[in-house]
Amino acid sequence: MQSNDLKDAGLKATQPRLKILSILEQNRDRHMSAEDVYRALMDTGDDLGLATIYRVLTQFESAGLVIRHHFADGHAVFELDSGEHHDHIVCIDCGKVIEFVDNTIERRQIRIAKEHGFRLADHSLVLHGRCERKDCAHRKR
Amino acid sequence: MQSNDLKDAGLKATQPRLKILSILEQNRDRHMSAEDVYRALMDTGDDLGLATIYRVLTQFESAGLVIRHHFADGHAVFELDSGEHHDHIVCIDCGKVIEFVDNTIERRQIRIAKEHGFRLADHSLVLHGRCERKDCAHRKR
DNA sequence: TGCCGTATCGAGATTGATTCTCATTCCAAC
DNA sequence: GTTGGAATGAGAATCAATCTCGATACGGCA
Repeated sequence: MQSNDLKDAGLKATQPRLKILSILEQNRDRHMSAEDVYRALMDTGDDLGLATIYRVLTQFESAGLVIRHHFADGHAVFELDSGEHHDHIVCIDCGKVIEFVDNTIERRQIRIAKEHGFRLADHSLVLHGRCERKDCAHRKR
Repeated sequence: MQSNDLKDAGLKATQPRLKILSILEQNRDRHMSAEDVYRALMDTGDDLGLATIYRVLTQFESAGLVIRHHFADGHAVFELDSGEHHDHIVCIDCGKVIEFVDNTIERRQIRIAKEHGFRLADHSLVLHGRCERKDCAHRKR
């Protein structure tokens, strides 16, 4: 019962919030924009207001349930927070997302920041490429 | 004479374009939004339309003169393209930007992409932290 | 189980960044 | 200098995201 996830986060377990959470869980292998969530809900016949999607996603972010990213096009996308830091590989054709952690890279980042006199607060590393799906891997453009 | 930079890029050497280019050259140590460029030009008494700034920056991007980034807040900022790939450290307080290249990280990225079946097309790595300036390094929030 | 106060929702207005439109102006080749 | 096509500027339009506010649903309590 995921309503407990919401209560633990200090949020009432309302229908809209449960539905949005459910959509995010069904799409763990990609990151969704507010619009994406909106359309996914339309498709299942759940007619939430777009304002609610934005509001709820922001609440989820504050509550630590989801993480907000800004990938290359500058628009916000969201993913459920697994609790562990990770970086991303995103397929530029199909949008598939893979998460990874590389300790060598993590260590180098801290070191590089220090060498330049910075105290590291956060970082974002996104690799863009084409995944092995036939439609993506063989595409020209 | 920088007007040759423009001609080489296939763009007419007009006053607005020369002025925008000049502002970018005077601010190589930071990345500027269209608004930033607009205000910088106001300050020097050059009154260009905001639409022109946006249009010209996009042209510069297509011509390979500048690179467009979307840092954490999702808004576009621009930097002159030095021709060499590099990653960034950005001060979250003062906005100062430092560029760096780390071959260890570069190699790991290629390898990680391959391990996951991706053909790497591009990547972006941004470290966020506080620089050594007194105002930044000692700030609480 | 039914009621109440408050948190939440939804629709539409609003904002802020960016892009588009189109009449006017500028550039560069003749 | 003239001229045609490219570039500019002002304001309208668009798009993502946020805000407002009256209507509604949640959950503690009788």
